[in-house]
Amino acid sequence: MEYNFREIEAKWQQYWAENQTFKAENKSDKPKFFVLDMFPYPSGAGLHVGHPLGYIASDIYARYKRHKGFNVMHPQGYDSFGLPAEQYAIQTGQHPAVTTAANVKTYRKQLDKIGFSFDWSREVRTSDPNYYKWTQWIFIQLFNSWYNKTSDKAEDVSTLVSIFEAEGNETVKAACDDEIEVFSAEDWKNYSEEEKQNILLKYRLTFLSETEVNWCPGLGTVLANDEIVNGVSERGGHAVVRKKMMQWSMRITAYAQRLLDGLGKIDWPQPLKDSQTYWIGRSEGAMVSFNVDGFDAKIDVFTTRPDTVYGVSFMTLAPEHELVSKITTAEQKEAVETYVKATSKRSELERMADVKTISGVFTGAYALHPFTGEKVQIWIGDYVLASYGTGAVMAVPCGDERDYAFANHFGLDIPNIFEGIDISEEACSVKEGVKIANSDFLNGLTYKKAMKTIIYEIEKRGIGYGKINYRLRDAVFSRQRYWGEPFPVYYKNGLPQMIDKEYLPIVLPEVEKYLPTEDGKPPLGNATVWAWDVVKNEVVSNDEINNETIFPLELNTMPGWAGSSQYFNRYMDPQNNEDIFSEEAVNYWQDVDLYIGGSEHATGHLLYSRFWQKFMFDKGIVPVDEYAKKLINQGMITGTSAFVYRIEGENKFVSKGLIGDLKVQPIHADVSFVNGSDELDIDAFKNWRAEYNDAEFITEEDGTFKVGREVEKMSKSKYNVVNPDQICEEYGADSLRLFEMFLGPLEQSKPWKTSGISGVYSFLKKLWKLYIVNGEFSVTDEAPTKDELKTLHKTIKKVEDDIANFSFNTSVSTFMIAVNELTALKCNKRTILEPLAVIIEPYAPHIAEELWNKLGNTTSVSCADFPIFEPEHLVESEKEYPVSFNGKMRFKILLPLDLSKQEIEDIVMAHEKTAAQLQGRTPKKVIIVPGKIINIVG
RNA sequence: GCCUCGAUGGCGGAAUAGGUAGACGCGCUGGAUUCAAAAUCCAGUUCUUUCGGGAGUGUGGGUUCGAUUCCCACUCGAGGUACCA
Repeated sequence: MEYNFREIEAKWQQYWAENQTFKAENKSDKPKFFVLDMFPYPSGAGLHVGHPLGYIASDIYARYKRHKGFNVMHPQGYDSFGLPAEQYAIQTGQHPAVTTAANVKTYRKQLDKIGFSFDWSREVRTSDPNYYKWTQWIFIQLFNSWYNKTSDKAEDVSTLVSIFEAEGNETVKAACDDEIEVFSAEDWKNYSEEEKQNILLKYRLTFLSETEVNWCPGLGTVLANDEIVNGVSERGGHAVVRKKMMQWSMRITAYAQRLLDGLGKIDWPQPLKDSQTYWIGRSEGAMVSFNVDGFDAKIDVFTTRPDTVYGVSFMTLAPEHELVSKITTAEQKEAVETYVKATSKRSELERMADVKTISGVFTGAYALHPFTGEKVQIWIGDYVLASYGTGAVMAVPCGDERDYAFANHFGLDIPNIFEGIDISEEACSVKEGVKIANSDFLNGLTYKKAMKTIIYEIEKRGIGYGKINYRLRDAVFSRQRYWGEPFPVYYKNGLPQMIDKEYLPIVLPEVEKYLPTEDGKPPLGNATVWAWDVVKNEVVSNDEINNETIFPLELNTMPGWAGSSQYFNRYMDPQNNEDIFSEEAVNYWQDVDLYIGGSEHATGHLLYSRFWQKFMFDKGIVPVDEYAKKLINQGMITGTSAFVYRIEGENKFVSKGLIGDLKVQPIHADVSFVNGSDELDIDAFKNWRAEYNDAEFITEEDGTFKVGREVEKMSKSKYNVVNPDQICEEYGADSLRLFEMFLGPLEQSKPWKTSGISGVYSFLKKLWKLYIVNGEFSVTDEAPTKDELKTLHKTIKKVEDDIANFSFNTSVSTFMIAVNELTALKCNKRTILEPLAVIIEPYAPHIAEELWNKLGNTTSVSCADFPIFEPEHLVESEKEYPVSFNGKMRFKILLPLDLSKQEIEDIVMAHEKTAAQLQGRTPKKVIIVPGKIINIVG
């Protein structure tokens, strides 16, 4: 009876599907456990062996938790809106929904072959109207909310309106647009409805605002930063300019502090937390106002070092700063305008790449130092960014490297305000251990004291206030794309109106072309049926727009991260059509217990989803404000590319070992042509491409042809992609699962080399053989021996420890050791082999089901209890002590474990090998750690 | 530049409270079985050696009876980030 994985795996995959073995109920006496994977984008290329790595790990964990008595939810779905499908549509005219559906089908087939314990009844697809209905709904919730800094949470806009009606906006502390005019309750009452709506828009958590985008006139579209290479579009190399557009934004900045604080209570990888912390970029400092000499104007600056204010010798504004044109003197006008113009032409990327060049222009105007009253020059320089802080800095050249370089370059003053510090070569930017000098009342103070004192003074004199600033920007939420969620928004007199929940979803309209319109409108501008009828409450033809009852709908769509920001909660109750999920479901499942996915989402998906969760928490929709207790980043699996070497100028290939001094050109060969010994299947290579049909091959003496190997990213173009389907076909899903784990630690990146899989494959065959006697499946009911029990319990303990530490690679080794030992012991006993099948099940579920079934069980092994570890089986009476001399192990000695230190020392010192090692010397010291080691020093 | 992670045989990796470095697997070498091959099984496989031993976890220091493990400095590699006032 052979181990026939093809038959076994097909049989159990069918069984699981038919019996819905992994369907999780929303009610259970068991404790809940929610295991989540980052759902995939279904690309046309299908899965390669790198993709399932995290899914296998989470599946092992989910299956283990089921054995431990948990009600486990392990769902899967598709992040099915996205650019590739849209680009394919532009090129071929195929509707993205059609290609996406086909890709999803391929993915599902591939995933099914690997034997995951997914609860497919909970599948979600972000591009499914029944799903994005709720993405639209959350958008509306955000629109109807404002952030009250006093209660420190999001509240309904109605509470804001009540305040406006009672006392105007002066007392309101809100996260809102800058520069909102102060109005009284009386003013509010007198405002027109339109004026009121315009004001409210400045407070809403999602709002319209003018934002700068990378506009590419050549392509008629907006580009993401990573679509721009060297200042031109990646596709086609067209010019890109900065352009302001009215777009939806999300007020994530309102949550900056809470997003930061929340990191303290979740068990996520430190590097990931660090990058979110850095991204949020909290800095403490002060806002200080500088009056402009001779103008009724002031420059506000944010500074983290208000304690160095006496070191200010000039100011620098961003070239885009609104005051620039106002304060520039006639003499400087031309120079300033030229500089401003030159800057606007440089893309942000160019400005960033060019760190070395120092440039700037004097405006001719002066600011008045708020403490000394001295006149300081006002410059503009492109090292100051309009988008951070106030777009202006107070320059303290002695304390800031960039200010120092700028001052040096333009010959500006560099006053020293640090006690006993030499600043003739470089600025001094350290805070600790430096005392302030030449600064009036700050003299002699250290950083901390000076900060306190100066902020107190600044506030007392009314020239500013202490402030915490964040690097985090509000997130632009509009995309000029077709294949994304449409907004549930129409425009009345240019003001956005939300569509009522009962009429959702607003379904993506059909268009002729997926490109932007000729007049530069987003692709939805091509739709002819895209207007909202407020009487019929449905989408109607654009021809009917009368701006009285029928209005134009929003033409932008939502970004990729919209659909992924709440999908984990929707899994709890995915078919609910009345609510995003029932209260009952969310109160049962609460949050994600384990989330596995790639670290590339650190500051995108993983930050935005935390933001939405906090918002939903504020609104009482979800019970917890952090949705994932524990998160693990899986590492990348890289490919091991194969190279053949062609002699330059000839159609002749030379085996790697014979290259010598020959001038050769390395060429990627498909890794499927190469065996485990790095030998090329020459015929397969010849047949690969016509140009190689007649190629000559110089082989090694034994007739083999060796290739070179190199680790690179797995990619089609490098011909190193390995398809999991092929592996499942050749070795089976259980081998694939074991091998992916066996490669190395989950969180590290590691290279894939298919040849290694034979190790886990023969392990499975050996495991199978344990249950076979004389070619037939059979186990005995004999009592187990001490050694057999020891192997079993050692394995139980190690595997449980490994799973707790997400160290799945070492579990596989442990299984191998167990099977090797049981084979050597010729163990064929049910009491050992039955629990063994359960322990292996999370890793190799198909073979485990088959063995369990053949042992006479009628239910799935996935429901079986995990064997209980009994430590008494591991108790030892003897220990083979390593005897070290000066820390180096020299020989071993077998001793009973109950000996005292003195007894051990006496035996060891009397040993002949000890005498040989010491060669007559007297040991200075003998260290004995009972049960561990003996070390003789001397 | 900054932040983070990493570096152990020919290769992937193990050593989970500072205590036998190289578990387990691949590959390789030799042998058994076979007409032969596949498959399977057995033995060996860090380097070096005068076969006693000696050296050895990126480099250089330190702490310790003892360091892959802790501390300091550095080199190289991977990922992220970008003039953040």
